[in-house]
Amino acid sequence: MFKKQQLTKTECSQSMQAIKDALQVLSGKWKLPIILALSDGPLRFKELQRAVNNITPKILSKELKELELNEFVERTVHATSPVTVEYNLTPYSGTLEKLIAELQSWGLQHRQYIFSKSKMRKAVEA
Amino acid sequence: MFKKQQLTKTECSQSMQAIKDALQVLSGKWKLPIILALSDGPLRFKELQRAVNNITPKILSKELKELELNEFVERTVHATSPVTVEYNLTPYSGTLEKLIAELQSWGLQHRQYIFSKSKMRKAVEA
DNA sequence: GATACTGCTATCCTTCCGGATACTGCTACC
DNA sequence: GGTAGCAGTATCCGGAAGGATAGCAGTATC
Repeated sequence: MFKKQQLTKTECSQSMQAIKDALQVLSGKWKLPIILALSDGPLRFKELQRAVNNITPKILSKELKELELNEFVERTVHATSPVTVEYNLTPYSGTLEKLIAELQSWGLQHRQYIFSKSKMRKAVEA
Repeated sequence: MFKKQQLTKTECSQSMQAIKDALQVLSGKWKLPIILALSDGPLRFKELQRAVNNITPKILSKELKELELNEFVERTVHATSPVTVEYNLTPYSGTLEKLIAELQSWGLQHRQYIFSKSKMRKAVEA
């Protein structure tokens, strides 16, 4: 495993960095829920707050800034009065789809694997 | 995005859970490095500690327990004196390979994407 | 004029992750 | 007997993530 290509130290730490980058953009309690909420269409700040289980505005604001930096969401200000702000997913956020699907399918099979193992163990103990 | 199949609330939260499961087994500062270190062959506790950038024994012990629970590593005690303990990857840990590859390639392209964006911005400003 | 809505920011507080340091019981070597 | 190695455990600590609460400027509503 992980040995198919012999990597130099530099290459190895670079690919470690890439993995950590990827994990980081999805980690935390809120990023996925926010992305999911926006996947049904654009939402305004308060709408988003309500959509995502009443996340506090401070956290939501912070998360949105990070998602903006990573170019997953776009912030557009409408000059209505009072101003309304809309958040929506960028096309680039679509590149996450394959990754998320992979995480999802692995997570699912893992849960089943661990579950069946623990059932086996209980059967043996009984 | 994420809309191809209409999901019920239950299905949706189940797949969220799967994604979170997957993220969790790889998150944290040490799990990947430990797996990588073990991918070259089994190691004993102290060897592992030295291999992974002098992780403290407490953390190493904790991480190993988690990896054991997830069936990624196997702990074997040899009845030498004093006892020696060997850790090695299970075959099951191989199922991570595809996921890790996906994370790695996405992370790499993302870094390049963000980098090229920021270069563009600087060019415009100049 | 009071209240309520908007999109936030500020302040304080708790909880958790990881780290430093020290220590255990055991054996082997000098 | 003293020192060093092994596989950990125990104790204390700092920083970051996240949460609760309050507040701001601006506008619309009653």
